[in-house]
Amino acid sequence: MDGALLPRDFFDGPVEEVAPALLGHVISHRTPEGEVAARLTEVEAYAGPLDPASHAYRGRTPRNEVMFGPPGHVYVYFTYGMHFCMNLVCGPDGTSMAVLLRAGEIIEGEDVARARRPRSTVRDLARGPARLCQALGVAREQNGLDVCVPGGPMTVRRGEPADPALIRNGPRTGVNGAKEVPWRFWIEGDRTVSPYRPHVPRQRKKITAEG
DNA sequence: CTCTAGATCCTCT
DNA sequence: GAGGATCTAGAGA
Repeated sequence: MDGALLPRDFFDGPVEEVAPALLGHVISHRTPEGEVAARLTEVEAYAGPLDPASHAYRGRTPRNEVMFGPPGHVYVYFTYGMHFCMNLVCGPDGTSMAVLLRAGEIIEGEDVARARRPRSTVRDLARGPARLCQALGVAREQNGLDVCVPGGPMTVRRGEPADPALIRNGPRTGVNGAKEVPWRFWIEGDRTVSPYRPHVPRQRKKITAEG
């Protein structure tokens, strides 16, 4: 049924199956400023302790705590000193799988999203994981929210499903471990899918050889 | 479109 | 201390 919330069972499975199944569905977040909703067009799967690219690879820490809990909750993390990214926790309680939400199309609350990202074109409002969080108003305070609560501030509802023939997969963006694992999923031809960028280690300062 | 570089601070080793 | 599941501006094609 279109518009119904995705049940918790939806998230309680292998990430590499849940991730592509999320494409086309709609995440929405309500704040005092208003409600913003995005149709998901790009996601990535992270498999927990066996996955070198996962934040859970080295076990449980204060930061990744939520990933080890029950499915259907949001794992938000802070990165690069200024950005937030959001995941949906998958798999049974006690495991640490998650799907990174990488991009979407704003289908509701565009005015609110534009106010949050005034320099962005409409196409770029949620084109990238940190942009998506900014457009939805997601930050540290949203870490741990349950998206399976009807009437709650953050929900995932059934949208117009992505055409299975248009779903593509390939290597994950910007990760340093397990580069070959093709667990990035997107809707081919959708203009809101982010451009692929390989991982580039950044150097802190200019290396001065002599003075 | 491509490429380059800077911003900025939290987290884990 | 090192580096990161990124974004933006600016320059050039």
